[in-house]
Amino acid sequence: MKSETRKEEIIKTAAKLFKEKGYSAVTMRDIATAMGIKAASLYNHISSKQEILKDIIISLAEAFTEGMQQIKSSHISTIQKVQAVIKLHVDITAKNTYGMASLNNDWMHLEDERGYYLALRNGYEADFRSIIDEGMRRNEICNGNVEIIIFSILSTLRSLYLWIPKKEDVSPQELSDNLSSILISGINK
Amino acid sequence: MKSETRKEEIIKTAAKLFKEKGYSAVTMRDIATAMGIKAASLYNHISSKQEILKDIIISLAEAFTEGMQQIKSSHISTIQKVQAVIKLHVDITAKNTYGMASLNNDWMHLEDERGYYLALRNGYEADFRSIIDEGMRRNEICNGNVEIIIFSILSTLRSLYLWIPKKEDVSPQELSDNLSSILISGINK
DNA sequence: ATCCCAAACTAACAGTTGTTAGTTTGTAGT
DNA sequence: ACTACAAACTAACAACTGTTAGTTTGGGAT
Repeated sequence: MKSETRKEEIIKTAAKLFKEKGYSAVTMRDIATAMGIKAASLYNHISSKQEILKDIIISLAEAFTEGMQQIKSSHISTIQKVQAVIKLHVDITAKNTYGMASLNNDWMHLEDERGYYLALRNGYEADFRSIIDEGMRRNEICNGNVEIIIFSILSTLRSLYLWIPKKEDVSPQELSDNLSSILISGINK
Repeated sequence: MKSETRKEEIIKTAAKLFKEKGYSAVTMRDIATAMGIKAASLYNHISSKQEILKDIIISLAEAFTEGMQQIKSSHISTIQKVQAVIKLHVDITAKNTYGMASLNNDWMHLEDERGYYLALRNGYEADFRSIIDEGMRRNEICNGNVEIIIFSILSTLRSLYLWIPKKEDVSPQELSDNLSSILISGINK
């Protein structure tokens, strides 16, 4: 294959801008200027603005789905599975905080792949739910409102892309451990 | 005063569209069409697209700031203060899920008032932090990582605008109680 | 030296954007 | 019947949008 480097640079630059202003507010001229070239030159490497968004979002969504499959099929306790999900989010997000902004905020601007993205997302949430469900059945975790538990944990994990860049001194491992502690045990004495 | 009704209708309609696609992707023609009129007619009631965004965001940000002042000055335990903050978010969000989307996702598109918004937001976060700090000093809550605790709770509360519309059968009181339980005690057995 | 080709460029397009100016409409109060 | 006015309209604008076509550039392999 040829050098994909330039295309990856464009996607990386675009992701950075998408995080700051959102997909719709970023123009091809914005992306080009940030790279020190003209907008038309971008089309030597990518086919459309839409393709940039697709590349950012779908690769991340698939990474989450793969990670979840791994966790689902492993024979560990519910608490350990929840910890693994937390670590999955921390690790993926730490590697690509810019892209995670698009995944969270710009997926609705996907054209051809919106359905595919939503299928991945729904599958992921269903898998996470079945982990929590099973934990309650086996009496491994408290018997609270499943929907609210899932919402609470996933909300925190989905916001990591905003928090991690502000605290670069915290290692992923340390962050995962701290998060697990708070999400699992709360802030009670 | 004259009938502000029409202006409020525009803002409400706009907020709904802003939630679906974001401020930048919504055009004045989109808003007008949703109201069954032409784009130019909107300007009989509002002065600019920017003013719509400002009206949505600033009123909400000020409501949060006022609520926090109330909580700060009340003489209750740390746990009760955290519960009050949770209730504040649930109540404001339940009344205006559309506007909360703009508050969370479109504040960076504020022009003149971005600084004012950020000041309100930073003040709010500082106040919440001082509640948690004091709770730890007084040994009312666990001695974990303050930053991560704040991040975790606020992430969940800021995502409420996505969750509440999907579960309209849950009353604000019930939601507040359930959330308090999970955020304070975790999911442990 | 010549060729090749990735990667930049200029120029232009058709459509969309927020917004303004000026005009018409319908209704409520006199 | 007349007036006043809120609130809609049509028409147009200048700027900006994503994208295409065709051209130039400069360095590596032959």
